[in-house]
Amino acid sequence: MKLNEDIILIAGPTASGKTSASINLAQANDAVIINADSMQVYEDLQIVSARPSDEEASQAPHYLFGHRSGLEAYSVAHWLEDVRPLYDKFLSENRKMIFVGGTGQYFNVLLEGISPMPDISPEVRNKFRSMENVSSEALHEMLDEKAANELRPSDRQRITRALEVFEMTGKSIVDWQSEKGVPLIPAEMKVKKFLVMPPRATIHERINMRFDRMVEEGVLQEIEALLNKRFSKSVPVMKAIGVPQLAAYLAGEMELDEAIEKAKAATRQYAKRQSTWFNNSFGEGWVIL
RNA sequence: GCCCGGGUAGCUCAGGGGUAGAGCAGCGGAUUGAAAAUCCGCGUGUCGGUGGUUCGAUUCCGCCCCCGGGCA
Repeated sequence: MKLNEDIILIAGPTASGKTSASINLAQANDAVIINADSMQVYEDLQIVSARPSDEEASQAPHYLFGHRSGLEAYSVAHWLEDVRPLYDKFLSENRKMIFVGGTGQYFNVLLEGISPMPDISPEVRNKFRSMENVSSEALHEMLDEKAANELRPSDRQRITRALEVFEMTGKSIVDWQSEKGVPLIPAEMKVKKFLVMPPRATIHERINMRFDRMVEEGVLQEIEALLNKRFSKSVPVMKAIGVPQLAAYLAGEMELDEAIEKAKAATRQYAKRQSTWFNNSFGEGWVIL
């Protein structure tokens, strides 16, 4: 399919067929493919994150796939920093770009931007993240009033973030967030937006089959290699779907069949959360495939 | 063939004369620097079938079917 737009977005839940769609479109439009998936950026996760294989990646130029070590905690802001120079470069070269992935938040920053916020020093960041023995309710008590009103006492991750922002800046995260960000892709830019959204039952089937294939393709060796790097278990790669389950098997805590079933279930649940995000925020202007 | 045990939600099972409940799975929602994370909400059911007792049966009784185990 030949497209007029310079920017093409392909979003959709996991196992919906985004990868092959992106390659087909890239070939037909002489475009480059840029990753918009939060886990496929990590070099340590090739098979388990369903990152395009080397064979697939050779069929069109791919960017931001497996370019980061799992040692560092990546984030949407880092991703935006990685995207910006590519975006400027290809735009000036008149090269079409295809952003493909399943992370709704990443598409949001492309189209709406993110509120500017200062970096958090490692000391401050570590201060709250290391409070593992403090209950999330107790952490919630430590919040500034505005943040406390916005966040549930059980939402530990957002509470921790709000605490570190306030500690670092003396200003509530709510105030920071009220300042709108600048979209990377300006509103006047012509953008083709595709939402790949097969029926749920089809996705479930594909998820189950794909995970079995991952096992055949050596995902266990990949996880073993990852475990040997001894990253902190709080780092994002260690929480990628499939990693905790297969790690439990490798540690002898679980049968392989059980680990596989749990990983498949976690993937299905993830696909449901993605679908919720896409169905409810990606309505206007998106073409559903 | 006979004797036990069991048939309750998609799965594993609890319950018990007033049309049922847990875990997991599933479904719905939120989402501003960890987002494949984190958080919130929702039982979705001919209680194997069929007669009977009863005001009322998923529960008690009879028969039948199915699944385990035992004796033959």
